[in-house]
This record gives sequence, C-alpha cells and structure tokens, in this order.
Amino acid sequence: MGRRKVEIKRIEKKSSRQVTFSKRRNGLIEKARQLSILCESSIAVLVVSGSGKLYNSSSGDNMSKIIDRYEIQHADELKVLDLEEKTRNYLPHKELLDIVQRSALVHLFIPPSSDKKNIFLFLLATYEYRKLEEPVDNVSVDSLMSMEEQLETALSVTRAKKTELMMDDLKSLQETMGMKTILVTEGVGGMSSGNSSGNKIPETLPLLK
Amino acid sequence: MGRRKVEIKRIEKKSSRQVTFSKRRNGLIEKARQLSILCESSIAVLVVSGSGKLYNSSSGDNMSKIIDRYEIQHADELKVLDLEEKTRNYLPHKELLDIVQRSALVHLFIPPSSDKKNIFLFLLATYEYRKLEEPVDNVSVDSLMSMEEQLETALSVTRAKKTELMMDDLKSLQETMGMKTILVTEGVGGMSSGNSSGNKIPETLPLLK
DNA sequence: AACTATTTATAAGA
DNA sequence: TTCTTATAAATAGTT
Repeated sequence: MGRRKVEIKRIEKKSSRQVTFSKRRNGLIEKARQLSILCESSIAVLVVSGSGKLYNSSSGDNMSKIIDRYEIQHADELKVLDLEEKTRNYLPHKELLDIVQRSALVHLFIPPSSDKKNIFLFLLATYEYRKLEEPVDNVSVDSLMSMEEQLETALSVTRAKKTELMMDDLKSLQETMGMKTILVTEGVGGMSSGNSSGNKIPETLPLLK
Repeated sequence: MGRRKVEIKRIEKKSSRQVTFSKRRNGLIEKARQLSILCESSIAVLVVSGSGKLYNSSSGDNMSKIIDRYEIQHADELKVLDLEEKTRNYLPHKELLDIVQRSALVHLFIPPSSDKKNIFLFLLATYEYRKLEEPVDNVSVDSLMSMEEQLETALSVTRAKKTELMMDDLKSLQETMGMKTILVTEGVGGMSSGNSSGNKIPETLPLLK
C-alpha cells in the first residue's frame, strides 16, 4: 500500500527506516485501538525501537492489567509443563515474600531517615549470608572480601544507629530525672539544674536485655 | 477498507464481531511482524478478547524481554501498588530480575551456577529495599540489636568461607611448589617430601590486594 | 509534514 | 471457517 510493493526485510537506508518506523508504529497502534473498540477487547502494544526506545499503548484496559493476564497465563503454562520449575520459581518467591513480610527483620531494621544505600547494604548482606547457608561451589575469595566489607559497613551503620537511639533514650531518662530533681529541690530550696550541657554520656552503653 | 466504511464503535452483532475480531487480530499481529522486520525492532502484541481469551505475539525479542523493558520504564508506577498486588501479578519478579541482570554488583555476588532460590532471596531483598525507601518511624533499639546479631553471624560465615577458600588456594599452591621441589631435588638427590600432613597453615591470612 | 499512486486490509456476501 | 471481491485504509516514494 504505497507507490511500490516492499519486501518484508530490513530497510537498509536509515532515514527511510526511521520514517517507516514512525508511520507503521502509528498505524499499528491505531489498528489496536480500533480492534479494541470494535470488538470490545483489551489490547497492549509494546514497541522497542532498534535504539531501545519504548513506545506503548494499551486500550480497553490498562497496561498492567493486560500484562498481568499474560503473566498469569504464562505461569499456568509453567505449572502444567514443569512442576519442579514451578516449585523453584514460583513457590519460593511467594513463600519467601511471605517470610520477609512477616519478619520483623527487614521492616524494623530500617531506621527512620537512614541512608538508602545503607539499607541496601544490609539487604545485600542478608541475602549473601542466606545464600552462604547453602553450599555454593564457585564463590571467589574476591567476592567474599567484597561481601565482608559490605557486612562491616552495614554492621557499623547498625551500631551507630543503635548507639544514637540509646543515647536519645538516656537523655530523655536524664531529663525525666532532672525534672524529678527540680520538683524535689524546689520544695526545699529552688536550685534548678535543668539539662546542663556538661552532662557526660558514656561512649559505649551496656547492652540491654 | 472493505465493502463499506465502518464506524469505530462496538459491533453489536456477535457473529460479525467475532469474525472481525479474528480478521483484525491476525492483521494486527501481521503488521507487528512486518514492522519488527522492516525496522529491526521488538514488538509485543497482547490481545484479550471480550471473553477473556489471550492472544499474543512477540517479534524481534521474546515476550518476557519486551515486557521487562516496559516494566523498567514504569518501575515508579509499581511502587504505588501494594505488595500483595505485585505478588499476584509477578511484576516484582520480572522487574527485579532485570535489575539483577543489569547490575554489576549483583553479577559480582551471584556466581554463575548459583541456584534460583538465591537469586530470589536477593530479589526480595532488593525489592524490599525499594519498598522501604519511604521513611519508617518505628525502629527500636531491640530491632537494631537483632540486626547487629544477624550481621555478625553473616560476617563470621563470610570470613569462615573466605578463610576456607584461601586455605584451599594455599594448599594447591603448596602442592605446586612441592611438585617443583620434587623436580629439582630429583635431579640432585631424589629426596621427595610430597604433601606432608605436618604442614602448618596460618590461622589468618594476609589480605590479598 | 503533505501528497498521492499504489498496495494492502478487510466488510460483506457466498 | 474460508474464499471472493469491491472498497476503504495504509503507506512508499516523492515534494
């Protein structure tokens, strides 16, 4: 449907290829839209250009929903085809997701305003640790050393945060004590100390049970 | 392009709608194939009929890869969805698998033959990390202490594994050296030492650069 | 980005 | 469903 019949093979000339890409891509998406309306169906079109740019359209339903349908169908096929594969891919995923969701670990480990990088380090470390629980044949000394570094960093971040929190707790305890002192001393003489900056807070704190 | 011009609106007559659906669906998929070849691009077409049946085609690349590409681009949208939703529709799997494939970090940490379970653990960790990018208020000293413990354990496992590997390396080095010694001493006297079990291997090894 | 000669897709009919 | 064919629609090459 043009001045000439074109063979369906790669268009060599770059400029022509780009023009054709643009025209036909629009045509494709318009066809999808029409089909969707005419036959009340949901259609997703995903086009990745040679240079990696993504063009997409969805009609009838949103893209995620259409992709979900594909994924679900795909998963079902896997179930039928390969139980072992399913067990490996699908169940562990859900199972482990559940573990993570239930686990105080991940949720509680993330300090309020902690650096995202550090959270990642922790998670990576956790992952690596769990991975090592099972025998793995080919770990390199180098990768273990990187991991060691990661763990050390994560550990120091954790300890720093813990200490910070403990100091906060101690401070509020001291404040409470100070208040009590005021209340007591006020009755006797009226010498308030408040929250003097000269208070010494120990560098390390005993671990709480 | 038919005997008559048709308005783009739902075809009411069921039989006509089905015929049109079939014809246009094939046409759409053929157009996608052509575009893919003419302009060397990757195209996915997903069609869900009114009755819920899925038809799909991919050209240039496989479906998963094309969908992955879409999901990378829309990673931000995923954050809005809740975890269960994502679990149901497998998006995190695809999304994170792609992160894994692209990340040099991960390549370093995942040995070629490691099993999928381990990759999933990592994916979960990464996923959870992303999910928790939002600040969380309630971190407790207790939870930080648990984390500290976990990290210490992970660190000691890592160090043990590293030492084990280094010792293996050292042993094979010693064996090689032993061989050389044999070759040298054979020429002179013939006193072979082999790989005596009395060899002392240091508890800790200097870190390699 | 338009134009238009052609090819291609497809609606209706069989 | 499949084929036929008149006609609408898409588009290749040109401006």
